Amino acid sequence: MATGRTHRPATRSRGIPEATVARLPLYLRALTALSERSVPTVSSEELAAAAGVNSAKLRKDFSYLGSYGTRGVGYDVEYLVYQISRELGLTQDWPIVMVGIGNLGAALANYGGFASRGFRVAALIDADPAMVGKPVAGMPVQHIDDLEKIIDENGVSIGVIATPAGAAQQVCDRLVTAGVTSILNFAPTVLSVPDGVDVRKVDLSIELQILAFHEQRKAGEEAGAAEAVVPPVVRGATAPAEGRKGPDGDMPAVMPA
Amino acid sequence: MATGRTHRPATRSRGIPEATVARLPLYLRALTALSERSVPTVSSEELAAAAGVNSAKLRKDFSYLGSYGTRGVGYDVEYLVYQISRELGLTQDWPIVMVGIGNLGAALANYGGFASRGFRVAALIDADPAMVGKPVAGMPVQHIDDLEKIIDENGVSIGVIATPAGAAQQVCDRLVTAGVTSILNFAPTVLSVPDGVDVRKVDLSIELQILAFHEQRKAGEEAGAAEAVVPPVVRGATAPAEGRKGPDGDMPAVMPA
DNA sequence: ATGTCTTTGTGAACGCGTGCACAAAGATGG
DNA sequence: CCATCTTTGTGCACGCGTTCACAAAGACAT
Repeated sequence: MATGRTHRPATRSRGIPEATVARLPLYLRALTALSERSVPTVSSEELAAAAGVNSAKLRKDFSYLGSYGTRGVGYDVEYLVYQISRELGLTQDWPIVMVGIGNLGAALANYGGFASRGFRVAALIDADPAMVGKPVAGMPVQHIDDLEKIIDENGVSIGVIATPAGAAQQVCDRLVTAGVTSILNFAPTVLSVPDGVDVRKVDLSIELQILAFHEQRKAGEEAGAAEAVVPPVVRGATAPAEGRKGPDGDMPAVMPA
Repeated sequence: MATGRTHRPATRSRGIPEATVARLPLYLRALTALSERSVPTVSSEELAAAAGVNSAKLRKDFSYLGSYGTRGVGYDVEYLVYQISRELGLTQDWPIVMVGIGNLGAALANYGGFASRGFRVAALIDADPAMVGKPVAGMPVQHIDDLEKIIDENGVSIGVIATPAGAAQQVCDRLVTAGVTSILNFAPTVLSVPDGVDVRKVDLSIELQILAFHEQRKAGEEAGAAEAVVPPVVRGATAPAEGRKGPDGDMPAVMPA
């Protein structure tokens, strides 16, 4: 998962577990594909396979929504698409603003993924005067000075931050003050927000680092606990006594830079 | 979190819980910032605040790595940076390939986030002949026909997929066959891979849908279980019998489009 | 040395999420 | 109408992750 939650910790939202909510979009995508192929019904087994999850988990997830589905038959595809869409709030459309139209922001704006289902880009916003007015994804970039007005006039409650890390918290504060209560953050920073505001983050480098960890582990166990791979730079400071009890071997007491 | 894991389920990797691994990059980032400000030591309380987590959790996370830290004082910033880097495998550098240099792929390639810490973009690859040879992020795009050769010659074990959904599984298969064992997937599809291959996914629209869910819930509870907010389209279809027991109200039986 | 004060490291309890396994429900055929 | 077969919905148990709360460890002053 390339995402991290920053949320009020234990709030089981109206009986639907957070883990289930996170999977609903997955089911919805699989169901939409089936719907386009005019498949009328689908079993939990088939749908689970398409969504890449366990069928028992899928059935339990659906049980939180209600008792849709017919024993001996399966689930009605169209009906389920609607139920999940409604549960996720996709039957209304959500105007969003995107702040920070650099490389990433522009790419996101051009990405069709939003508009398709329930989301509408109300405005693209940047702080650079040179960007203002330039069309991106068929829409002129607006200046951040107008942020509050734009949010207010369009009734925006969801904001996407794609600014550099340094500007993110400041932008976040302005969004929240202007009334935004959900934020998707692409900047590599921890945002702090008041209670009642949801933040989800997408962090490329974190994802890669997690992969690197597993990659290293795979390489390591295949080669036994091989020789010392990296003691390049020497550490001048006080040797950290002897008390270290790191799990693997013992620490090299050095920093590679 | 804008990420979802697709992983062998219960493999506690060498004693370090998966949840902890996912937080290490966060700690590392906070520590690096402290290091740049030449802060020598930091307490679990301070660091936890900077990383946006609970201090007890942070201490427990670090306890899996070993007993770094001095009671009454805190943690040595430089030392901890090194230990975490080593644990994550960032003391070596990882060549990666990125497949699919469209809007998103190009933006990712330009994003400095990789190179900075342990990752090196070995090649940008696309299937479109018109793209081949064009420089993106100071590097010529190569054709996908050379995928296997590139992976082999550079010893690549991590791949990033930024292709359209339709091409993703196919690209994934080729990557895996060529020897890649970790994949970061930006395409909105579920990838299936053999055991031993790690996949992490970053999915924009899923993140937005999760936000929409919470947004809807907030709006709903603030207005009591108010009047029907959105019955714009009329549903003509067959009322689905009576047996439905959805939690809220009762089902509308149809899809708004 | 001894005492005080700070902060770590962790035992223990709790809650959430997952998966098994099965009873109940309904379809289908005779 | 009954038997059989399929598939849902869920009770239950288990394991992971989080959090509390505190003892132990060390720094620091006297």
